[in-house]
Amino acid sequence: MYEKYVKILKDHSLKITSPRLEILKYLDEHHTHPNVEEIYSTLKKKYPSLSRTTVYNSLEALKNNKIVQSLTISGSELRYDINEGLHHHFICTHCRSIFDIAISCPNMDRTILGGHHVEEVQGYFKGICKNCQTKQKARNNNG
Amino acid sequence: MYEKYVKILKDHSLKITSPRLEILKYLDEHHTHPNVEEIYSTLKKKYPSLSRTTVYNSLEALKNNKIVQSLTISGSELRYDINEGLHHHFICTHCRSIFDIAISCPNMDRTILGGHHVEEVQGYFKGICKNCQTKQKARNNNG
DNA sequence: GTGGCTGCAAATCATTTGCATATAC
DNA sequence: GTATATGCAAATGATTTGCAGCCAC
Repeated sequence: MYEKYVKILKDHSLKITSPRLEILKYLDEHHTHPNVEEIYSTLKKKYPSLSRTTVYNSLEALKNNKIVQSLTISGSELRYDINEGLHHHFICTHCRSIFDIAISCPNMDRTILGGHHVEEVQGYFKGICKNCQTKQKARNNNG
Repeated sequence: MYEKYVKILKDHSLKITSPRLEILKYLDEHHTHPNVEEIYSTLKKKYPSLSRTTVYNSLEALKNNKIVQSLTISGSELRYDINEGLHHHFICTHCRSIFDIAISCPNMDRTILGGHHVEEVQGYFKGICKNCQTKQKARNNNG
């Protein structure tokens, strides 16, 4: 059950600890771009001794090893995502949900831009998501 | 001297106040993507009664009117930029400077992506800037 | 056995809120 | 005159820090 996550940690020479396994599993199973609070409060139920500090520390270690990435798209807090190939993100300014955006942009893939050496790229899109648009239309039709 | 900024505020039906004029002028004259603290501490010298809250409030008003945009690229705090045509941003993970990136990406200009309605796009690039690379090389040659 | 990790409490930093006063229109 | 903006102090929220004890290797 945890072999997959043990392997990922081993491959990066990270020590195998329960918090790291649980957090990695959580991010692998929930592609909802959770923040620290969501990860912490969910895992705390299964694993009552878990501390918020450890969630921060573990995410930091995973991030330094490029296993996860952090997103600043929400503005107020960091959100986390398993690092599975380059994709961009859309945030709904109404419901705050974050969606993966699978478009590519050749101009953005360059490793040199204006003389600067690029190591990471993040495309952030903001607007109203599909779901909220549908709800809005339904409300308008009923009102 | 301030006519330009008075006009911008008037055009958006915003009240003409000293903090707003000063902040707008500052952002227009300093394309350094400053954070609230930089704007506040600089303007406080000329204008000692200025409060941090007013800087926050004024930036919020300017942002709601699309006169400025806020960037989350630095992670820990918001940075501000006069809204002059779509461009992207590069942050140096070494010196934390932010640079404008003038590339365009046709795929990113769509107003509909995955069914979502896009109102704003921001491309963030991270890496080592030109200046820091030069310094690094100089250090290596001397060491 | 030991260095790194965990978990607690306290500290810090950016931002927001409540409210009284001041000012643009 | 009135609605809105300013500015202060206190509150909040996310994250970081210091440190003691624990555990993976």
